[in-house]
Amino acid sequence: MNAKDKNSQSTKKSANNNLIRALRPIKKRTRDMEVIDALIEMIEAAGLQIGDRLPTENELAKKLNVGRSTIREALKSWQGMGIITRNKGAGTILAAEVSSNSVYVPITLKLEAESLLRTHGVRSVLEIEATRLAAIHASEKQRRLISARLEILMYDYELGDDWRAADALFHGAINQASGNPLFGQMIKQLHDVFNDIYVEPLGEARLGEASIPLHRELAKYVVEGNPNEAVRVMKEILEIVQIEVKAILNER
Amino acid sequence: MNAKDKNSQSTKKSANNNLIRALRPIKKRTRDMEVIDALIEMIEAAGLQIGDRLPTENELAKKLNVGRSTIREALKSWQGMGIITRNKGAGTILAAEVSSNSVYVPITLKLEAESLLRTHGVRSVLEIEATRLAAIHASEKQRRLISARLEILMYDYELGDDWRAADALFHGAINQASGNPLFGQMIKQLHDVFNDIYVEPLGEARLGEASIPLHRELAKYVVEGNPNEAVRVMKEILEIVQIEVKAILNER
DNA sequence: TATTATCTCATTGTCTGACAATGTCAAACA
DNA sequence: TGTTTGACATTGTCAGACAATGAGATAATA
Repeated sequence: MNAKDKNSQSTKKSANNNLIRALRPIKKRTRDMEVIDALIEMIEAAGLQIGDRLPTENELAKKLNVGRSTIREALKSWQGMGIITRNKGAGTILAAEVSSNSVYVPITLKLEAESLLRTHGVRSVLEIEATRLAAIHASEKQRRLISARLEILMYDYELGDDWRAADALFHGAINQASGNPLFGQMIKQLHDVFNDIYVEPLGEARLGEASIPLHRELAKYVVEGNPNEAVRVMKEILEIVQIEVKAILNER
Repeated sequence: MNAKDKNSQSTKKSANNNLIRALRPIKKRTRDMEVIDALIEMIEAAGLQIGDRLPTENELAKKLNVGRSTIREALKSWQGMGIITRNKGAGTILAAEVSSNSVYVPITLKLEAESLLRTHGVRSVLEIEATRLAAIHASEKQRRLISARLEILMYDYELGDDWRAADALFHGAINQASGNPLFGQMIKQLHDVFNDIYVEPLGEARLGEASIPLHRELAKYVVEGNPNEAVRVMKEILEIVQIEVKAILNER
């Protein structure tokens, strides 16, 4: 539909189209957008960090000279985007970094078995690339962090403890070492969604347990800067998880 | 911090930990979550499509027996996630598909020059993989769609018209043919963000114009099911864009 | 008749004030 | 010292009012 419109339009009046193209959409400014802007300014000025508490609704309303409901609606939209969490009786706390030039990308997924494989498919691609980049770009400090996190992971694993938190931290270190924070962000979100979908029908589980021993090898190649081998091992790890997921889906 | 907590906890009382692990987080149910659920149910039952209008706030409030402000806050969080758009005087319209088992993943990006390269980096990985999958899995119908979209794109391009909409549709067809809708979704979002960041300081522009002729080759390989060559061409296309972006960033 | 200006009305946006529900923290207590 | 209790602060919900705006109907005009 869009393409057709564009076509007929441009073939008819190409000169006019050039004028049109120069126009930029006018931003609609409602009251609570200004509230949001003021909040961002305040958060930046006060240097609030993730986990810090925001002023109460009444304080904000009084200070900004708007009704509390307006404040509430502005905060609600932030809540919808996952930027803040609010607790009755407690307060509102910052849950994500904000800055005057942040953009929020909402993605919707269906919560169903198929999505497990799909999120895993996308996550795999990102994680493989992040691993490759990490093996190339990791700084000395980052290499040490990866090694340290590996030891914690193996420690938990060999003791039979719950190694998932350590696993997340280990991979987080690798993704961070990729030099592009977007990889880490998106992978984390996909990972969370993956777990949400998984936990819902099946309860918690330790997916990919069989792949943990491979992590030692993965860390080794990343740290010594061998991207090809690192990617090979990472692919193996991801494949193990994929096979387990498929097996579980087939059981049902 | 998390890891340490887990560690000390589990080394101390591993048996207890097993009990803990069996617990599932209790869902907090606030009023407006129930409103959301009711809305989803209503939308599914009524078969509302994207672009359709929702009932008015007053109707919803009366029907669900809650205050209008509660409805408004629930809708506001949906608005924050991009599921609906609202217009004073007009009404509320559905802007994205909803279903009872959707999950919404918000990702935040910083709107700055560096982000251009970062979003492009992530998008490249996804787009390359989507191309590879499309070359392998595309159905006959999807191949025809890709060919058709290519013709529209080349038509616009050779006439000197604005080919960007056609370009988006062409790549959309490829991403859809990958068989994993998540690729298309994420690529589209990243693409939008990329444009937002780009347009903000520089006004509109046709990035990657030099890569358009390559698209004919890309379509050919995808349609004839040659993943390796398709990926090679796709990489070339993406590299052209990347070089242009870098050149623009250096100018400033 | 066709086009433009105006008006009305429905709908969302904002404000105020009130009460409910709940987490936090300090004081009282064992 | 550790536990329980209760006051208080904070978010959640409700109701009612008016403002601002967009859309469609109606009237005026060429």
